[in-house]
Amino acid sequence: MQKAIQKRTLKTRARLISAAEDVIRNEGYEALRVEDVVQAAGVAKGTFFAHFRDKDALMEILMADTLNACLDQAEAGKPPGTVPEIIVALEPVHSFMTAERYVFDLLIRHSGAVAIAEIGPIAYFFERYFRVVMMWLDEAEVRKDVPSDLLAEGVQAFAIQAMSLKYCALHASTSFSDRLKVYLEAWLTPAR
Amino acid sequence: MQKAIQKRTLKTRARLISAAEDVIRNEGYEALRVEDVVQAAGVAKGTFFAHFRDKDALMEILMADTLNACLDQAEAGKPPGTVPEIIVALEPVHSFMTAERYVFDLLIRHSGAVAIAEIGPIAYFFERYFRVVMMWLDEAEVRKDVPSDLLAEGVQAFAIQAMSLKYCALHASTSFSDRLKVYLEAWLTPAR
DNA sequence: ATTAGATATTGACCGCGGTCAATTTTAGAC
DNA sequence: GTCTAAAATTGACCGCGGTCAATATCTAAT
Repeated sequence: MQKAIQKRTLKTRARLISAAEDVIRNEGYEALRVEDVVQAAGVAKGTFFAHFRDKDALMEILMADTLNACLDQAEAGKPPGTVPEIIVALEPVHSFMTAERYVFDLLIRHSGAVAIAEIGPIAYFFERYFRVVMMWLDEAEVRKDVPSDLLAEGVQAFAIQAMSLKYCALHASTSFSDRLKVYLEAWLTPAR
Repeated sequence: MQKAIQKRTLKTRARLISAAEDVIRNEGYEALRVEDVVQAAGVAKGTFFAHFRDKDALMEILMADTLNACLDQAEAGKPPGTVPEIIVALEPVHSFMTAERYVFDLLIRHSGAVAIAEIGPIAYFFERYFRVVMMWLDEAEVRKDVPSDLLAEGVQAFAIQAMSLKYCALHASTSFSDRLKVYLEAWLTPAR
């Protein structure tokens, strides 16, 4: 027995997403209110939750869209082979992630899926980020004493650390890119 | 003109904290409801918010207390000199951090202070964690090509990464300690 | 065209964190 | 003791995410 997915459903969903994008474009992610979205879309509140498990689920979809577009761009160019090149290639991704505190928090909260069945757009994106970086590192001028998947996990860890500290008054003196550069050089090309 | 802090204030605050601890002991952090706490403490809801900026502020105090006690313990023992010893020394801290998903999320959210004036108990704890690890690394058998404060920041980044992945179904096969060990060996004692 | 069962939508309602003007209590000055 | 200004407490109220039984709409079988 197959699902009979109605046209109406797609239309409503599209209007909700479009309305949400409008709000975000004008006021940012944090300011988004479900009531505003449904009003702009011309549907009842309950309809929203028939389409998205909760507010975060919609946020995940919208954010992952943007992030995946950034990664598309990064993958389209020539694979970076050095630390500075890697940082440049990932700059759009990191820039989006740190543009709004609310965004960063939500990304972290959803970066892992609790169950395989629940892998959301954000968890999937982080997996993709990891894979892309790993491919780059396979061919890059970096240490080869540990496997590149480990190196890629480290890049992710350091990127997140650098973003966290960007929001931290105790470490506000150094810029995100500078800090990440120091981290990645020490991680990927150790002098020992 | 100094503040005239009343005895009543201290008493009310103590009762709120004690009531909160009871709830947490019985039902965990996530289940805590402000209404339950004020009822158990026998005060009105508004009183709660006269004592704590918001619910998170109380959580911060309670969690930081526990975490600082763990660090006290870690500092009391002999300073660890190798990766396995460091992992053992930090085990109580990491164990608490990953015991409840809600706790981990809140810790991350408050790990940095937005403004110097707003350094909360959690941000302060992370600073202390960093300093303790740095001291250990100063005397430990680890790489010396980069300063120990950088190494300590890396330890923190990898610990958080390992905790995140613990909650991630995509990486659930490896245990937290095993993963952290792999990370820290690659970070602190690279073969190049 | 009719009908039936699945699917989508509705909006009143709930839970819970947080606010604030009004009220009560406190601690010092006299 | 009395008065007074500051500090603490109160609880009705609000905002907003999320629920669910009732209702409306669609689709396919006949």
